[in-house]
Amino acid sequence: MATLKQVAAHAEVSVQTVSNALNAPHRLRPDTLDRVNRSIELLNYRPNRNARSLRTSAVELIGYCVPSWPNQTHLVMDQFLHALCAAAERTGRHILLFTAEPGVGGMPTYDDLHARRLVDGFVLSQTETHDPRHGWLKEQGIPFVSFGRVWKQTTQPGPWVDVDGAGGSALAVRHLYDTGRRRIAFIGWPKSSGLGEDRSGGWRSACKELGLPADGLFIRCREDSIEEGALATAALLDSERPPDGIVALSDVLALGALRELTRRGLAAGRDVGVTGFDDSPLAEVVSPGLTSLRQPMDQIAEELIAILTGTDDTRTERLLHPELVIRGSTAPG
Amino acid sequence: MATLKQVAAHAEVSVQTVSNALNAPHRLRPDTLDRVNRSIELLNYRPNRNARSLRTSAVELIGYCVPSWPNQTHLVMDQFLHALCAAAERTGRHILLFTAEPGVGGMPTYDDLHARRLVDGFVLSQTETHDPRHGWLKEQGIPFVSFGRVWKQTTQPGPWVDVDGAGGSALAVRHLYDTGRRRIAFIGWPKSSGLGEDRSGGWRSACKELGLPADGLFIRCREDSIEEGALATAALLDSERPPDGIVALSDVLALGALRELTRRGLAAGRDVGVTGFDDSPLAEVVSPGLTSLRQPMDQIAEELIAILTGTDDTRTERLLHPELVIRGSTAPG
DNA sequence: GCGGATGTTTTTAACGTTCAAAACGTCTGT
DNA sequence: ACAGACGTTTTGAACGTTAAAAACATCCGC
Repeated sequence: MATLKQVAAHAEVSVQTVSNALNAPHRLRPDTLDRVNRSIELLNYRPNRNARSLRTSAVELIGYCVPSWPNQTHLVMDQFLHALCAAAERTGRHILLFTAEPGVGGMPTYDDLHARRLVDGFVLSQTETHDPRHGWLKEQGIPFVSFGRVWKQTTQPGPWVDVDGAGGSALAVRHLYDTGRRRIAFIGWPKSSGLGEDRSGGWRSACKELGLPADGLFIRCREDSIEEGALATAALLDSERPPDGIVALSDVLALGALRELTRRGLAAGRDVGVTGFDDSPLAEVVSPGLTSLRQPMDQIAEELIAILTGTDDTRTERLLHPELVIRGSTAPG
Repeated sequence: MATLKQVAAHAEVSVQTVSNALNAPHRLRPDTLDRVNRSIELLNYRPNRNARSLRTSAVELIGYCVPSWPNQTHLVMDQFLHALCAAAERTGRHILLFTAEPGVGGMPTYDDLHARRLVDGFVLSQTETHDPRHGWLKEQGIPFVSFGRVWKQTTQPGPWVDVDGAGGSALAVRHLYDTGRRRIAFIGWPKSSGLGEDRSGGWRSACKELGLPADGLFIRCREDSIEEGALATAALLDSERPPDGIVALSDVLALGALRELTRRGLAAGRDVGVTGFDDSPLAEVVSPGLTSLRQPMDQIAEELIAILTGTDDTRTERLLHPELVIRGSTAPG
């Protein structure tokens, strides 16, 4: 494996000149640059990242803790990871995966990775209400950026990127309204989830704005499963005044809604419009296709990396907007 | 951030002695070791990984290319990644994610990561029939291990770990047999997929062994979707002699089967037993739960890492066995 | 008391890169 | 012809670690 030294010898220049050819080519006389570049190419030289990192004390690696415990089935995690990787690579960086205990118990792991210089900083996701990680990292002076706000805190401990769940629900409600629905229900999660409150809040205010009823049209599920979604839908349909549109907080719950509709001989789209959240692979694979709110993964990843690696201390809070992907489940009745 | 030098000064020994305290403690006199360890603790010293890697030329990072879009099995990718991370960490290593063009077009990326010493080697997954990556890496002398065999080649280019798809299907068939089914169908993929042929082959030979019919009970879907699974199931049920058991090549296809059964007022389990493959999060979340073949992710990851990081050149081919997770979809009729 | 064996610690020299400063060359204006 | 300025290249040192060899200490048997 060729080193700077060998390239230098071959091009008959000093080692530093070769280094400059790569890192500050404008400093070289054009003909020298040419000669050096030819040698680099000929010897197939690639800089040794470890030596570089040792000298500059920047490893160009970003830590990401791979979510462990089975909370809401992370059906879009691979999309996120792919986008994050790609965004990191666009800045010459890479993602280093690791596992850690959830909550504050995992912090020594984060600290260790940073102290041993395996990573420059972290991208946090699966942010929870009162997530203790953010404050801890901030205190230690370890760089990080969060995908998701730490809900219910007035000031956010550190930079974040998030998707406007309220806005997303509102989009869904308006779309259902535009396709003729006038009683639009919401199937959500327990109150403890900040994300859940965000999304349900958007539904509620959109209904108000459009003059639609909300009373008796809001159901909380105990967990994120098809079964729970079906049960909630059944309850809604059995009520005195059943809905003609359903905004579900997740694709999985929406799938439950679709199933219950089918079971009753109703057609999603024609009889009741249904929307999901996250545009998981499932949304595309069911029939009729599930209208769902797609998180702009590429943009999210791009912003996360930009904030984490940027010098710019302004613009460290970014609220992005989901996109409504319309499929058969909301076809006009 | 403390360095060896500072610890050495504090403990009043040479730098090398501190290094030995960490890497070869048996060489130190117990009291010296004690003293050094106290200094290490006191100064909260953590070895700088870059310096170490530069010296030893081993980065303790393993590259894994995050699968990009349309793939059949990415519902269990997060399980796999988590297991892989954990297994790597048990050996003091970590996983570095990257993106690359599929096929041979992505090989320069692999080469580059290795040449720049960002990784020691690679774990390949999403192995395809005639996958060109294996041969290429072998030729370059870049260490790797494959999750999945390169199908239809007599000699495998390099070490691999795989799950016995044929054995898995056979397990499913036998389980359906044990719960009283006697006409067991198979819903599969196009012939081009080695993995598909492996699994369907297992179904066929198990049927033969048990004296069950196979004629007219094998359907190939064009793609891995719920819709296709439902269509295949419809075709089977409409045939002259419909099946009482269905082994689907994937959970998604099995979900299609469940849907079609429900649509016809049949109960999965009671009327027709259905099994899937991979035990994706979906299997648990549908109702009735889907009986499915779980890949032993932890063991797979463990073996992959062991082979990649081991010095042992024997035992570089491991065929593991899936486990049948029994749920409602195969409840005895 | 001395050669040799064994156990512990230090010295020296890298690993491959970049930073900072110095050196060298060439040009400009006076 | 010479100081100064600028552009290009080289020199020397450092980043934090470990391998290998050398040095030192201790103990044993004779």
